Amino acid sequence: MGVVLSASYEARACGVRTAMGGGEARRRCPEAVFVSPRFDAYVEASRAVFAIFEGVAPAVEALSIDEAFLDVRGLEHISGTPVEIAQALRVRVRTDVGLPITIGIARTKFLAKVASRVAKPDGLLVVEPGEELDFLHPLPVERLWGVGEVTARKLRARGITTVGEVAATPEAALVELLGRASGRHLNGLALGRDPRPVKHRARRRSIGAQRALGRRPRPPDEVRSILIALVDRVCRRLRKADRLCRTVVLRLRFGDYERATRSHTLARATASTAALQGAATSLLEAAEPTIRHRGLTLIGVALTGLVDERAEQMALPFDQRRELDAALDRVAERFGSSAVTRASRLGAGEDLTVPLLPD
DNA sequence: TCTGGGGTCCTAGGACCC
DNA sequence: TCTGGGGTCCTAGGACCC
Repeated sequence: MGVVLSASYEARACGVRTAMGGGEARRRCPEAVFVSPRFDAYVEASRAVFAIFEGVAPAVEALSIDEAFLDVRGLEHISGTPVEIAQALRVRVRTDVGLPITIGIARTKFLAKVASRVAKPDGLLVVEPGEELDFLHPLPVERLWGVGEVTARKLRARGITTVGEVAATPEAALVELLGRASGRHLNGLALGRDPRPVKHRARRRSIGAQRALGRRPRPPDEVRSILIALVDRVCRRLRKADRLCRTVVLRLRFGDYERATRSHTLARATASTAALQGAATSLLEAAEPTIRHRGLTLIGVALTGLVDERAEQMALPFDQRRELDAALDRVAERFGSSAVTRASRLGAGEDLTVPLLPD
């Protein structure tokens, strides 16, 4: 039957959770209705909703297929206050797309995200600047963005169970416990600090595909052809995005559900299916003894080290290519991805004096 | 009944270069 | 011959998110 991809609020009330096995879900909620996923429909609905967002806010950062940050600063005289904008968005998405949405409004991304989670389903919650810490501090540590099972366990072992207790813990102690980046990050979030800007149409940094194999042993030839098909799929997506990749990552999960990755970085970035299939199958061959020994339950491939195709065509040295790619990322952030294509054409020597304008 | 598929970011060690 | 610092890149792994 597979696993639960998503559950209605009624099913959640019975204890059904995402990624739970289908059998367990049925046991907990015998009256539940099980439906197969329709990804095309989700993508279509997502596009429609994001098109509405794009029409309202100058900066829209997609967080996933069904979540986004909108920076609505400076729109008071055009579209109204954040609350008015949010109310209008909820009405518009419901009437045009037929879906309820939940909105959290706050001064930072993190606070807005927590607010929307608290307001779910079909709600609207504002965290005013003066109320931020009162809102945040009673929440359990798991609500902090970046605190999952492992980090929550570490914090709880130190007697830190609420966001307020994280805020009361010196940054140095958090850094010692969780590492430099996580420690600083969590300390900031717990104090209501989150300087991350809303990144307009951030560009993807990796493209991947994977397939669960179940517990049944698979002959090496079958594994190999599954991998080749996966690489073919991601290569199509890579080319469709006009990008090239330099690093191929092979993802494995073994019989005991331990995971491993193997990677290889090519001398040149490419979108050639043959080249990437060659790299991926070499990685697989090198891993075959381990696979024979431990069994394989999942195989996947990820392409990383993505660069803009046109930047690569200019045959710049690697460090300059990266510099250019970073510059194009900044262009994408400000003007959207179509501006990137134009910018890289200009950068390829066509005419650098043409002004770069948003669409 | 064992666990989907798509991502992001961080860390650490070793190789290599200046 | 020995010693040192600083930086980048690659590989592998880990945690986390939806």
